[in-house]
Amino acid sequence: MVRTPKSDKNGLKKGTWTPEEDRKLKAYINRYGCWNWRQLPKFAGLSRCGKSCRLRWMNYLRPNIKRGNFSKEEEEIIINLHESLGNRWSAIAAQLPGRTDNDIKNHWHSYLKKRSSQISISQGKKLSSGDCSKCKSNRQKKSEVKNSSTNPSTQQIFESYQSSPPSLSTKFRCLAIDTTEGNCTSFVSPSEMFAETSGNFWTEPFLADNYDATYDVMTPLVDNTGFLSPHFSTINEEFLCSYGFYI
DNA sequence: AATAGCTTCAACCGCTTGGAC
DNA sequence: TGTCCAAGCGGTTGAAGCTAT
Repeated sequence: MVRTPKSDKNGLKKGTWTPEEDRKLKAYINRYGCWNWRQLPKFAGLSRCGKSCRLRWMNYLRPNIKRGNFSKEEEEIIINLHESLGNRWSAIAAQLPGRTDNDIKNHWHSYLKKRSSQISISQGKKLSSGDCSKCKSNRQKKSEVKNSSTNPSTQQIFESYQSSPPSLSTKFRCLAIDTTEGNCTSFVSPSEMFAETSGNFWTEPFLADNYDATYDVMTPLVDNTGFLSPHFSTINEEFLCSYGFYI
């Protein structure tokens, strides 16, 4: 049920994740957070594209991921939400803590779709909004759903869906993981923290922190866990914590 | 026991969105 | 206003596992 490992033209690994890769990614994110998916694999010592790392984290490694069979209640929720939201898997997943959009999507296509259509046939229903959704562009669907205030249940779902914290700039977003609670929290990024004190945080990595004046050499960029440290990792722990970073 | 067809699900791909410049 | 880029999303694919014959 997995893809055979292979590499793309850039030498980036594709296919199944090995336990070792999982361990590296998990340990790195627990330590430094997801400060930039594209850069992250390089620092974590992974030959993967950032997209692949993000997907692996979101769908498999993230804390509190619920695995295994869906309960009857969960299936009912999915069917009901699919009726009102269509194939908006991430919105549906937001109502099912611990379940990923990929998980729900797979479960829908392998089981619930049939069950849902059987119910529709037995109830003499027309095609659900989800079935019709292929006729419309995503943008259309989103604006329609946003504007739909006639259906109370749908509105309620969207109020909840949209009540997530306002996102920071994607460029400056930093995600840290509370390993005790398994929560993901957005924080102000290191680049914002140091905007006033140094030059370009991202384009001048390591220079200050890894320069060892005693020996006039650059110290290794690998920390004691074997990771390539991002610039901010070597900064005083207390200082980072005061900005909300988890160490 | 062999194998063809089906199911499941991890992972990839391409498109969209939204913020920065 | 337009362009670029990172992140997010949904559709699709590939291959192992399962089941029927």
